[in-house]
Amino acid sequence: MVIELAAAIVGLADEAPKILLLRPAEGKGEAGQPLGLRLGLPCGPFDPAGHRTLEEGLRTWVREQTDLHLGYVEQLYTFGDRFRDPTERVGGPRPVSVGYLALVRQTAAKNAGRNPGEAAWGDWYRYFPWEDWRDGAPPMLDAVMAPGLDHWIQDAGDKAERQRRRERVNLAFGFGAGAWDNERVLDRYELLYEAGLVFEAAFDRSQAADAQIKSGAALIKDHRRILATAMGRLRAKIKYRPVIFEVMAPTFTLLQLQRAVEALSGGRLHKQNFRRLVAHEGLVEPTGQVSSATGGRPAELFRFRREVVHERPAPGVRAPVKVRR
Amino acid sequence: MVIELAAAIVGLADEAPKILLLRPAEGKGEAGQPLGLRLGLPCGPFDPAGHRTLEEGLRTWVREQTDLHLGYVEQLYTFGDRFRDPTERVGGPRPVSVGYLALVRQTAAKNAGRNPGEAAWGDWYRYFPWEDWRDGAPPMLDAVMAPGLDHWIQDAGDKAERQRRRERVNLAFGFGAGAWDNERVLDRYELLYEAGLVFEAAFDRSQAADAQIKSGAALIKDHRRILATAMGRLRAKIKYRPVIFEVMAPTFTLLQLQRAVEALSGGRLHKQNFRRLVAHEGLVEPTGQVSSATGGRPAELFRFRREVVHERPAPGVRAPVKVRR
DNA sequence: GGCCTTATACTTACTTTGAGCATAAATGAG
DNA sequence: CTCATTTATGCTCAAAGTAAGTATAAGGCC
Repeated sequence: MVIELAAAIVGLADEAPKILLLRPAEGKGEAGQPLGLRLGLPCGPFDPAGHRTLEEGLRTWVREQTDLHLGYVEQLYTFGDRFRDPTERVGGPRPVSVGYLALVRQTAAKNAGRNPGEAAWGDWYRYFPWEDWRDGAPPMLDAVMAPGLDHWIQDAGDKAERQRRRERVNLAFGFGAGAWDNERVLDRYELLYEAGLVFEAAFDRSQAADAQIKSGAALIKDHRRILATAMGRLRAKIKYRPVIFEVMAPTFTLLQLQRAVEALSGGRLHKQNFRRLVAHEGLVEPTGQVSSATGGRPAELFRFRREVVHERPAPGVRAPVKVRR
Repeated sequence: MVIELAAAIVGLADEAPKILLLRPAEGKGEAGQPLGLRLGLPCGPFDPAGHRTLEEGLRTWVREQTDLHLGYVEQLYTFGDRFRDPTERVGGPRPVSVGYLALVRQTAAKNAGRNPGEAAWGDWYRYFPWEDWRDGAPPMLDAVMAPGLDHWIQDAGDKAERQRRRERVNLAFGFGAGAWDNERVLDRYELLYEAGLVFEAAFDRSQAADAQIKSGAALIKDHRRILATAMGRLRAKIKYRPVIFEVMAPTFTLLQLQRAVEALSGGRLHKQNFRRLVAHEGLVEPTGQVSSATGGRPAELFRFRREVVHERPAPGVRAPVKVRR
């Protein structure tokens, strides 16, 4: 059995979260893959003889494919369900894939790659447009998702199943009494997948272009699912581990830090409270330098205070993410 | 390549957390396995042809081996490092194992099994005696762990490595300025493993019996590592998901609930604040019945309020776990 | 200088938390 | 029967933390 290792490598260019993608060499799969199904995460098979650990295997593949030496790496989940990959054939081989989240600092602002084998950064909200609430609720939610999901609910066989679907949808999307939870990225993606509202699940490829536009760009195999897992995990982890500093430059202004958290979390933070929080938690310390590239009053430059991990059990950016409907 | 699925099945008998273990049929491995290395978690290889999903594979194996139909199941981690299993041979096959956490309600208080193939419940603190702080700091920490770890720190080649080891130990065990973090179960186990302080890592088997007594009982393969992962995850999850109710009877008194959380978390809670918390979070609702088996004033019986998952984003028992040195 | 922008300090009302006191309702010993 | 003991449960109080502002500072640009 083949175990595939795949990495969701996340970085930040200004206020846009980026994800490293590459166009696998053509010819191996079907030639004329439909629109959008050409990009994927860096990945490769685990080699028990060559790789001392799973993580080392992943690092090796990423290095070979992208020239990137990863720093922060974290295992996410192991996917083994049948037919995750829409192109899987009945009786065909079944890949099991182990997904990883990696965080990197430098994000050359190259656009998604043109040439086969070339790695390039893509905006992760291109693949999950409904997850970006920084400017209020994405209109597509009410315009596209809600009706689509509603149709799927009504489509259920019996009443109990309808009820079950409705509950799941309400929980994941916060449609009923509940609120939008920015961590439930995977729940939402899986619902959209089941409801046939994402490209990967649209078996009728004539409708695919339509779904493509409406529900974000697709990725090959189950890579969008892995990306959803990575997003959810990262959004959760920001709150109780100082992972945000893995994507920040060594020194930064507090607004830059805030924008970084907002970009990954997909919501807005209260500025004054945010700075009180990071100062009070001891997450950062002033460097003494100032940056005058702010457009207004110059801002003090801060750096991450590493000692914080020894002082408190779960240091992170606890600031509540605000999403406005 | 073989993917092994293994389940840490956790239940509760009164105030003792229990883990389901079985004695694999003899004769397959070496016959005269050393003391303590005979019990292991329910497990079996993933079969891509027969199992629709990894989780289904796991459920099937558990059902076959223990007659247990699992309810709550959660994937933990996929382990693929070389030589996790102390009996692995150079050039031999390398198993990759996917660990799961399962929670069950009924815990027949059978002791760890006598007969091959028979499943039985064992106290999980038998395998991690240093993790139970309910009656204050376990004496073995200062008596055995601290000196052993110190020796390992001094054993490092150069100064930088010594420093690194010291930091890791202080972080995981809260020896320096830091405090004991009840979630870092895996960190601690891995340090003890690296330092040769657990049976599994003791290559010289003459010292093994000694290590056995000092540092808890061992399990076959890397099952103790999987158990450590399960403990850490469960202790974390109790705080933000209502998983505790997966191990509770349908109705319970608040003290029973508190004791359950304490048993799994390994520390004590403040009684009055605990009840205020669970009531205020809307986690439970009164049934109207009372239980007079308390030994004092009869206590009201409560049940889990399922609606809570729709009301708040992360409902769980947020009560701070107190550990006293 | 006046006006734009962003940075940063401080206020205020409100909520949550940690700790403990006080009372209620059972049991069992004498 | 009374009282000591045990567990349950209600309540207070101070300290800390939080959400949402107002106010002021310090740059650039016209």
